[in-house]
Amino acid sequence: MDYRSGGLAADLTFRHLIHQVTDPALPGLLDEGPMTLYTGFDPSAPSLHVGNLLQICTLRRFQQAGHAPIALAGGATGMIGDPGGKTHERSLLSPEELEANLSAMRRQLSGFLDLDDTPGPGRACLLDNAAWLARMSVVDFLRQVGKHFTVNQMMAKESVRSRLERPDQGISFTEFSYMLLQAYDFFRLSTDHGCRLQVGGSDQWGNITLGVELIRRSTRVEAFGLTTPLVTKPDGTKFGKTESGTVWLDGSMTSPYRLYQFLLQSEDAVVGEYLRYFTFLTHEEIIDLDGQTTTHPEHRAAQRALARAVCTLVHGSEATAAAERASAALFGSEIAAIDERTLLDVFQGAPSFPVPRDELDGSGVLLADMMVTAGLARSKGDARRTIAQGGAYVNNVRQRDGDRLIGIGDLLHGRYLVLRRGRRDHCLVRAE
RNA sequence: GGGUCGGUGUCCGAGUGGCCAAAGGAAGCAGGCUGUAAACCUGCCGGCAUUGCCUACGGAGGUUCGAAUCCUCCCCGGCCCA
Repeated sequence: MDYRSGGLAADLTFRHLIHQVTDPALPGLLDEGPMTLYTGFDPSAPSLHVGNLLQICTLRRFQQAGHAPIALAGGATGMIGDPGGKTHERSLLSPEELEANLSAMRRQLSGFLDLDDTPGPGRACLLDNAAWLARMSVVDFLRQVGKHFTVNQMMAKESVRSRLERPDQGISFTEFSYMLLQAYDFFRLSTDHGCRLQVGGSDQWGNITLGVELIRRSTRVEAFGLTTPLVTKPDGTKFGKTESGTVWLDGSMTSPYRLYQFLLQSEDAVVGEYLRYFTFLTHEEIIDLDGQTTTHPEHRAAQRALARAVCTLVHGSEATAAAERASAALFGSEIAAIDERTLLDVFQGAPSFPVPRDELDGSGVLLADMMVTAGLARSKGDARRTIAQGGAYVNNVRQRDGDRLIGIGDLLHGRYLVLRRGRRDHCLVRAE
């Protein structure tokens, strides 16, 4: 593999994936032999999302380099909440929900990693920290973990301090303890599976170093930590959140088309980073795409490559090809000119919804109402506003009449209607 | 348990009896310019309806012609004391 010819350390460096390391010698060790490492994932949602993609890809890089990555589901800690996060209170998941989320996570991760039951060189596995945390007694916890740390050092952690500095909010003891639970996870993985490295986002630094400390103090084993940069958009906001919500990896929650569009719309300023983080393209390919962004930004070659690569990784090449066809059609030629077969194909992955045919008979349906049902407007007032401002299109023709009625005559091929809001939100209406 | 400060629209944050659907900022949405980019400019930004109505300022009551604003009780949070 060409991009690994320089070794994993060189690849990680090229991809700007190393933000902080607990020991400058760590990158060198990575090229010396298989190492067991882990990254934690929160199982509180029914699917992983693009925000998890960086860690997932990173684990995959380790596995491809012959290391033994462990994906650790926080079945126990997920119910507590990292104080660094914004969510103040997490709802406790029922065992059934947790079970469902875990199996979804296993399914999704298996698309990126070759999952096995136990970690080993070149083999990945998924574990759940509930396996040891759920059964642990408070006394054991305090003896084995608590006594190794002072409250002083815990309070100095950024995640805690930021909460303490807010005059309007405190931090519960439960949340405060989160870092100790995570440290214990690392400790257990170290003793049970020989795990020597924890990888995480830069916001995990404090938690990771605590785990390294715990392992060193209680077993004298040297463990390491490595953080990846926080993926942000140039304006500093979180990656993976859009106005319409989280971008999930589950195709039924976020369609391949949406994922493709989400990536395609990446800004010039960050697309190079995203290519490094989220794709397995070679260094040469990435450098070439960087160049194209500089010389011909309007072609968006890098964005296209990014969208194709990630979408393929997540949903496969067939779904990606469909998403590309849909994108080309919706943002290209005249909708009315598209034949029925293509139209249906285009909306295979894009949003669509049915409408009873008889509703369109007679006077028809108010466009504003239809936009609301299609999910293109939050309320009728919002729809009216959008129409008034020139942001509503029927079959790619701008509509300015707030009282516009949609009838049989507007249907394409006697059956379809393409609604559009703004520049890029489409929806297919099917009369049935 | 006591004292004290606070809980406002997606978020931050003004507002202390009528002129408040509530200043300002951010986010978001639409339009213009572009390249399905950024920046910038303009408009919008609780809901429903053509003047208007409804729902909203932690919750429940109350005072008043009229309350986000005053009173009572309750819930939640910060800080200090026990």
